Amino acid sequence: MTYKTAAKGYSKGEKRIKLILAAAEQLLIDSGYHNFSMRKVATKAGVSVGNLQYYFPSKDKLLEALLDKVIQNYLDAFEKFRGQYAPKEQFIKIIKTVLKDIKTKHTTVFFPELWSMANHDKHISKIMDRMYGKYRVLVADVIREINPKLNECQAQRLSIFITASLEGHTIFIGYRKPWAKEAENMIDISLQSFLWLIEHGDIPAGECGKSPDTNTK
Amino acid sequence: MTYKTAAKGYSKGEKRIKLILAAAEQLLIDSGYHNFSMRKVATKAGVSVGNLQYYFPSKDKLLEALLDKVIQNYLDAFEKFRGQYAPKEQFIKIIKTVLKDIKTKHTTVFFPELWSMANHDKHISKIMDRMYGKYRVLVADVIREINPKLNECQAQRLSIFITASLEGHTIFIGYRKPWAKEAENMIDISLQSFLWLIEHGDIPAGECGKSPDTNTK
Amino acid sequence: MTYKTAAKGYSKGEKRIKLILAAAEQLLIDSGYHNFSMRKVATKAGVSVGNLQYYFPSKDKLLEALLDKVIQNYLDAFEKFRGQYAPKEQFIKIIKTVLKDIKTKHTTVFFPELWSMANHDKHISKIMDRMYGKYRVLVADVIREINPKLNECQAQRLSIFITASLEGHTIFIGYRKPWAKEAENMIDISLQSFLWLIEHGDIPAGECGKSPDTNTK
Amino acid sequence: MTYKTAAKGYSKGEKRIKLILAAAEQLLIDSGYHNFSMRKVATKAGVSVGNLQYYFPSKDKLLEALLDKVIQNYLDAFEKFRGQYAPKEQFIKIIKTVLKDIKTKHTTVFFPELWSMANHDKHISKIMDRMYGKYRVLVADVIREINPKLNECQAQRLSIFITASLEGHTIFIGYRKPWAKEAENMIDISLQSFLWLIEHGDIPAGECGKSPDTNTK
DNA sequence: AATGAATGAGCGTTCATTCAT
DNA sequence: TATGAATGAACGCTCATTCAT
Repeated sequence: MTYKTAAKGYSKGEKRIKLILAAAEQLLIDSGYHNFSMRKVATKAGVSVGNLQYYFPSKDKLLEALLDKVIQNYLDAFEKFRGQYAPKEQFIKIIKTVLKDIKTKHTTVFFPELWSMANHDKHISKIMDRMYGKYRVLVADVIREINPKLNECQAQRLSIFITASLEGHTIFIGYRKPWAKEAENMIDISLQSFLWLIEHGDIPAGECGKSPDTNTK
Repeated sequence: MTYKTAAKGYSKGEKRIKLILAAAEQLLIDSGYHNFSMRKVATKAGVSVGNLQYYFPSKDKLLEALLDKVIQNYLDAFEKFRGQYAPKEQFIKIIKTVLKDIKTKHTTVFFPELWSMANHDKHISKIMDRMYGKYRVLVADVIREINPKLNECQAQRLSIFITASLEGHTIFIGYRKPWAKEAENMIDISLQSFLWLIEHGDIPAGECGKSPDTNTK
Repeated sequence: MTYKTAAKGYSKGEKRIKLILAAAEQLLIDSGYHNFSMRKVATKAGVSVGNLQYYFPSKDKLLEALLDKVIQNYLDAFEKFRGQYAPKEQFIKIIKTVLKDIKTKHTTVFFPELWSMANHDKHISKIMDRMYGKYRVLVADVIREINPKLNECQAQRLSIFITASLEGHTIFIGYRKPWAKEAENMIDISLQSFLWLIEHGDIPAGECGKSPDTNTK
Repeated sequence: MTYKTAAKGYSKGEKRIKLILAAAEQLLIDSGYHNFSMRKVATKAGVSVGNLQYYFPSKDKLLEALLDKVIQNYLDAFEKFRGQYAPKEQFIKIIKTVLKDIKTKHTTVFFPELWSMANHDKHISKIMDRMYGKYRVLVADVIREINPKLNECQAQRLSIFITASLEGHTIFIGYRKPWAKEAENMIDISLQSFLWLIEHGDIPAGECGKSPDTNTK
């Protein structure tokens, strides 16, 4: 636990924490990390700076809690896909959901902030990678269900390619991005591409393994 | 020209401009826009703050000049691909080059900064879109040379998908990213995917057109 | 209330506000608005710049609070003249008091600062005009008591002439001004002039009305 | 000679000096001394800062030259009144001219700047007093021509009162001031007041003499 | 648990001035 | 003469953080 938590039940403290995190999230999305300050969060939350710092003793701690919360939301969304439908339908549903989510202001703005912060902060880099790890495993699982001939490493490689491709669309078809109108067509093309790869692609099968952690703060 | 240029006979000024831009670039890459300040640029360049502001009268102007310069380098690199080889080979060369470039520290860090800044600054958004526009047209041209049956809109759609997919890899196989070792495999998978789409994909053919400019500062 | 006020139970804050305003007033009188800076006020008050800006979040707000305070002092002084003596004696007392006040360093320096600031700042212009308005009405009231045959507009006109004449002496008989020694004689001449005008002058009687507000920032 | 002068005839240098002084005057009137900077003068004059500083090596020198020039214009205007008409008409003409001049933007703004600067700068105080000295002597001369029974000191005292009264009107009936519409009535009242004082006033006749110079920088 | 108060550092920017060319 | 180049100080302001209450 890296930041203050209140006793169980919806105590006053927990409400404040939620209030603060909501304000912080709004500010981050609206103005970017570059304009993210304790004062602005406090003002937006209608709380004094002193009180904000009682719950989140430093800016880093607040940011960390915020990212944890936001990322957890995405992870929860991933979980909902598990085992609901036939593998192929499930896969299609994931792709469609992700590409549609990308179009929301929240996602369009949040992820580039996350990516840039991760490049300069080891801790953020770690929680980001953890999130993408779970996401990737989910996709890899579905892939192997669609085509059980693929070994684990092949599925993982496909999963990396697929998730990377999807993330990349953020900057082209996201909220107020120049090709936002092409989102449906991108779903179409993506699905063709990904399903063909899964079913007929010649995926490298050699051993796989994550790189050692080499990031520095 | 949006920033001071040296008068002729005063080559000292031109040198300083280069010196400053190099320091600024270094700082942006090393520390992110969040830590990008006039003072730090001046210190890194070994120049007084006053002198820095003599050449770049505002932080915005400096940033603009820096992005112009960096982006121009990428545009110049794109140009070198034009018409050098047979279409398919050219395409392969582009994909390989881009995915290898992504692995450099410079590219891995610069683009996420650009993406996040573009979400909060209309002007940056514009120069970014202009850059990607030229990139996309280049790729679309090669695509139509590979498969002349595709109409302009189909080529454009494929180009959007391909460039988006490539950009997305930045955060997974880039410099010190967890899957950096998988870069070669991603080249392999990407090429299979993209070439199959170009040659056998069922690409939506309806009319296309860029979204109106809806970004706000 | 345009600037921070101390919450109850925190009288420390009120003391600081007074301390700061006193330092600010001193600085304005000693050095002029031209040399009036937040840093200098903070230093003079023995307070950190950050703390000064905690109470007065901008230079404008500080200046406004300062002018409000100083002007209020003059307004309070005006009020003390009301109805204390017979009209003519009251008038004589006002003229004498004003012309003597003009000789203090504070008044000699403050008003020219105010006049010049008012020419470049609409807000200052407004609070200055409001002050002179009350002053003028006070004088006009006494004038009509001395000579009830004068209508309201005639009294107002006399009041404008008289108050203007008095203010003008600031630059000639004020603190360290070349004719400071002539102050008593100026009181003598002023009284003769003003009383003759009130009692025997042929004052234009046509309708009167303040000009519309045409000042611009 | 306190600032660079060029060889006689309208050499390039003299033109530049005039150009610079005109720009400086405009800036002072439009923005006040508070916003008066070498850079802004240079920009307004279309001249480099370096060149501006060649002609006026410091801000003080420029300001001094500017005040000298502007004040000289007023002195020249005073001279034109001398001996043109019968004494009383001459006096009336002076009052009318001064009160009308007060209504121009230039005069309304310039003099309060001058008064406030004079309070903080001994040198400015001196040149201002010199100007008012000549003005006062002119008025005193006319007064004695109207009523030769007055001795020199009485005329001087009247002159102080009259000139002070006129100057005071700047802040009430000047350019964009609230009582600008009452200017004609103020001329009427002033003339009655002043002429009655000259012809029938009981003016203190004791010895007179300017105060010693006590101003400090 | 919550706020007011206070600090000190850093920010982008403007400026008067100096100097080489 | 005239400009470009460069400095260092000061400006108003925002900020993360600390502390007393």
